Amino acid sequence: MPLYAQLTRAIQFAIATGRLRIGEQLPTVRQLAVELRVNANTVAKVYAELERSGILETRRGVGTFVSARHLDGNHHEEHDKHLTALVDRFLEEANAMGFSVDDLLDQLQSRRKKEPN
Amino acid sequence: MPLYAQLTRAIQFAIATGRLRIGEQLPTVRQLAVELRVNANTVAKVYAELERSGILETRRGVGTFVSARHLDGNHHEEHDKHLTALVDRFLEEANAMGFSVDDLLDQLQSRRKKEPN
DNA sequence: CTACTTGTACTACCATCGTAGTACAACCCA
DNA sequence: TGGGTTGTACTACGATGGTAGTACAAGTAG
Repeated sequence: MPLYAQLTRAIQFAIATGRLRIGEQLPTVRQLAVELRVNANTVAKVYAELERSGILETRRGVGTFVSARHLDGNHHEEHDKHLTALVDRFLEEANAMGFSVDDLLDQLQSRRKKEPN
Repeated sequence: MPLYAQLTRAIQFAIATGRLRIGEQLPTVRQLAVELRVNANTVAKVYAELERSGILETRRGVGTFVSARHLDGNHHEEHDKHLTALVDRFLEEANAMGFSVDDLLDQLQSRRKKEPN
């Protein structure tokens, strides 16, 4: 998996689990770039994309911060859209493999016991 | 989505839904290549991969056929492995987006009513 | 054996994508 | 205003992946 995708995920996950809180500042693009031994642009792209998604806010000369917007009603809607989109893809693939929705449900329910999220 | 992936899916789907039955012959690589305006190699790759998966059988000078092996116990196991792998990926992505297993279950259950597969 | 069919190996081209390098623009602060 | 932050635009390189072209191998059928 490409670096930028890993990083994107990590940040999203950190926010989703509360390890990064609203208003909190993220590392500078250069800081993080050095730390991860990656080009600054790679980090910048991630920050920019997450800003387009409304998850981050960035101010030049200052830094990048976790936005508050993803608590709005708007964002709940978008979030749900992402979920339905994800499920759509998932169903399509499973369908192509000949699995029914029930098969998937069974699988997921057996996971529910093991991985409490 | 790349051509080869589309084709792979289409064939898998056709078999899963019974539109292609066991023992039935598929079009020649060249036939299908012409029909789809695609290089013969592309079709060949798909056939070869599906053979490695055990769902096709190919005999030189004769053609390619739907294998009977995917009714074996072995294949049920492999099939299930694919399913768990798919669910794994799915859960990982959803998790990164901050969705719980229950969220996914809710989504899927609401789909179950709409798309009877 | 020969002609014809089938699938296959090998190669090369082209597009796309991910990343790095460098230079630039906006902004803060003393 | 000037030096030091911050993020950003542009470019280019390397790798990968997908497809096509051509030539080959294995098998069938007359």
